[in-house]
Amino acid sequence: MNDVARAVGVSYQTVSRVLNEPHLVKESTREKVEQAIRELGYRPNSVARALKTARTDLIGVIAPITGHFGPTKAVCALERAAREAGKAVVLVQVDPGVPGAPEDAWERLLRHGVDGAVVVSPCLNFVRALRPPVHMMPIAVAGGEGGDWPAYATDQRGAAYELVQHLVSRGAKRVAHVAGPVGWWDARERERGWREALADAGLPEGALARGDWSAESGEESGRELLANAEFDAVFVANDQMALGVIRALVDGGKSVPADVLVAGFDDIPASSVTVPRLTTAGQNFAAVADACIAAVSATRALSPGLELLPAAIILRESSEG
Amino acid sequence: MNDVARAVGVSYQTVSRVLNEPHLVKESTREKVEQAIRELGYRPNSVARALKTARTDLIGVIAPITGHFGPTKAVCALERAAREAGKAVVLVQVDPGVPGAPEDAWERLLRHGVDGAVVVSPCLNFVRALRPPVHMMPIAVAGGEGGDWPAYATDQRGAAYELVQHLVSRGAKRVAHVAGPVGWWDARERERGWREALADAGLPEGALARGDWSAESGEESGRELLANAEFDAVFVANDQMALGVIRALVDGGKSVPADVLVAGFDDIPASSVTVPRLTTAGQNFAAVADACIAAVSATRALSPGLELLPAAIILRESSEG
DNA sequence: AGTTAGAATGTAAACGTTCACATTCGGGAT
DNA sequence: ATCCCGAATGTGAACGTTTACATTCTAACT
Repeated sequence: MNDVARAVGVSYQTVSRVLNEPHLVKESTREKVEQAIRELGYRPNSVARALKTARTDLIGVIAPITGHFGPTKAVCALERAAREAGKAVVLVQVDPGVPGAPEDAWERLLRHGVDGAVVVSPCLNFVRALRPPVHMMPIAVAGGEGGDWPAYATDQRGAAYELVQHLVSRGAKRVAHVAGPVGWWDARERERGWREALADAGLPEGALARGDWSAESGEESGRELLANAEFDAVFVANDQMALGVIRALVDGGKSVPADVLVAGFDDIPASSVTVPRLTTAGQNFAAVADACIAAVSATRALSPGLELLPAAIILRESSEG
Repeated sequence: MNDVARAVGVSYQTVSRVLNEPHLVKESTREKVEQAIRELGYRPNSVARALKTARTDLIGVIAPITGHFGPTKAVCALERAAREAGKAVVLVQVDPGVPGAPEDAWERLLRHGVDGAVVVSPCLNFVRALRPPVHMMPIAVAGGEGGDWPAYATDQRGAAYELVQHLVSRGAKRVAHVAGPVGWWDARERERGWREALADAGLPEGALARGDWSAESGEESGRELLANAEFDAVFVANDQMALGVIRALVDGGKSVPADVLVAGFDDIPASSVTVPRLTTAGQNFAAVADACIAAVSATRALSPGLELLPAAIILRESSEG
């Protein structure tokens, strides 16, 4: 910065002003300074700026290391939203199973001086486990309940409700469910939507199996249902498991959708071309991300509470019985 | 830091030493200082440290915003590798189609003072388009050719070769290919592997269709092949397109694998349960990420060149004709 | 006891900005 | 001509560390 100042013959402060408050500096001076900046290839050192202003324009993103569709998409969406807000994203993945890992994640973010953090929290107790140093920075939660912080998520219960309602409208009388693992917000909400839709439709409770989100666990759950239950439709908590269920049904001599209707959740890229094409729901990651970034960029802390954003229902062959 | 020093009755410098060169400070003093650090909840300010040392322990990751399986997995793997190396990752996604976006991405990373950068480069000219300020920091390339920088990638050509060889060993005489889009390194390598395997097996060139990695484009390509070519096997450049191809084949009255053998690439989570289960190859993202992080952490610049890491061949029903 | 090497600790300056305040410069009103 | 005000620019200090060097202490050697 001093080099630029010297080249033009002004003080370093004038250069600083050209960068931060251009309207305060005379036009002729400003142009000369800008010219010198270009010629000398000067780049403001944002580390030094951060030291003085205590703002880094960095936003921390803490995500579970699961590698599942939802969290991954959420991270990508958050990066885009942050970029559009002029911030950069520091990504820290956490294995919720490793003791101390959540604390370590916060530690890293705090040390790098992030201005705020977004927690991608598909696990129910993930936020709590993170035990963040209270109110040291603005925090928002994406895709789950937020405890003491503002949270934004897709209305998965509502989408599940609609999907089950759709299955029923296509003639299903006994709708089974393959749920996600206990302790996941997504799993619980989708399961609730299923229960509520059945109850509201005056249908009896359906059979329940539980997987771990993986395609293999879906296949396993499908076999389990076939062995133990009567059903003419299955609502599966995600697409990968849904494909596993379909596989089990086909192996069991059932045809989808002729004998059993199936609906999944997530709209993974493959689900539009599988045999059969999969009825599912797509989350609005972009809207969730925008809301989270806005929340952590806000000057004053936002009040806690969960705001739900609508999902997109996608009807395809697997439920067109 | 001063607070801690005052609490213990030493100078700030001693506190600094406890943190950076503990062996230089007497054990009794060190313990008292560490105690005070804990009690006061002191956290070293890495921004200030970065200002003085010109090292931020931040590594930039530039990835295309495509949302495809490969780049996404690569980013997750890079974060893990960086974390294990004591660094944090600043993620910047780039839309290669937007003019100026690559420059903007570099600009962001430079301003935040990252110590190095890894470019996830599945597009052939992505690295070149980035036009990085030459040698301003160590750079490595993940999943593609690196131009002037060290690059690490899965041996996709080799894996494709093996997959096609496998199809031939199962009796295929005419192996078609659905390739990825022009300009992608992955697409080119997989296509080359296919060509070379056919040539080495003494078989004629196969029919070629080209998709855009999406499942829908795979279905489209499958129909195209059915209409215009004779074949008894298809090697598809990724799993999503492979599922699309299978869909088209089934709709066209062909059975997989009875009439046509199919192999994909990527081992997406669903491919283990689809009907039929998909033969495919899995990339070694972890190894690529480790190599890249090691390269940008190295003190002296590594020589350019592409190092290939082996893929895992996964044989399943779709090729078991 | 005096000297000295080494260990342990302390002090001053610097990293590249921004903030708060001080100064200078023009020009219009008195 | 004098005064004063706003616009434009300059100066000093500070942000929280680390680096380089200076000092003090300890204990072992002559």
